[in-house]
Amino acid sequence: MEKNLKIINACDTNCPVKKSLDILSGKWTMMILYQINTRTIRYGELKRAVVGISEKMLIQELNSLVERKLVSKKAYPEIPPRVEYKLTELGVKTLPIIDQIAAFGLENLV
Amino acid sequence: MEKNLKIINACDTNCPVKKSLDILSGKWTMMILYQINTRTIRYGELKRAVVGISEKMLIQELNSLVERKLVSKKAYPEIPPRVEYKLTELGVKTLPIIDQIAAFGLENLV
DNA sequence: TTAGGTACTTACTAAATGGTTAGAAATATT
DNA sequence: AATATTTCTAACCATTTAGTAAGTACCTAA
Repeated sequence: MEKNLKIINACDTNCPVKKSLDILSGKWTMMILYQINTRTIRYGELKRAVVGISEKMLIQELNSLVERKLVSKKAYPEIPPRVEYKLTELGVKTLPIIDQIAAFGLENLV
Repeated sequence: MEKNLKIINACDTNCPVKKSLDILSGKWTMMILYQINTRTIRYGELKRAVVGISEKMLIQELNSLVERKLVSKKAYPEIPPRVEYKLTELGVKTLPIIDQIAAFGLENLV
């Protein structure tokens, strides 16, 4: 028995919680995933749904989410422009997390 | 039908996701909850378990978690000091969230 | 010709967060 | 007498993140 066997699941670089948070942290990230959810949604709708977010932050988050493969983006070559976002297969897998977070808020935070 | 009936669960101040994140966001918060989990743990153990955290951040987070009623603290009047932390009833209710986050990391992030 | 709609971009500023270092307190051990 | 132990505090600085405000592009309708 080594003395450090006590720490079985220490949070180092391999910690699954840390890895998930690398992707999911950020003031707006989970709220955006929550709003996209199972639907296809346009940029403007999302902007109205995520009350208080600035255009800069919304675009920045969306680009980042697309880069991280949680969200996919489809732009139609129209004027005025039309861009649709939806969750990827990987993004859909975050929904159980979001559901738990929403449930916790509903049940415990007034 | 009003035109804004479309936005049924908009993320404004009453959004349960937003409310939960107010409490749970922060670089170290969920990792600390993950490490405390169902056990009673001393400050020093926690420091070793959450690899990379500074003493300042750990104490700051713990104080904040105690204030938010997610963690309870018991200090023994001994020298050298001994302080134990564990999750409150409310804190335990965050574990399903943490479990989902850990599962997501394990299954999807290398 | 002017205004409106949609999806962005850019430059700048402000605020929140995190890190480093040093130290304090009280006792036991060397 | 000096050192170690354990938990925690304070001052200061650096970095990261978020917010503000303005502008761009292109076409349509008034």
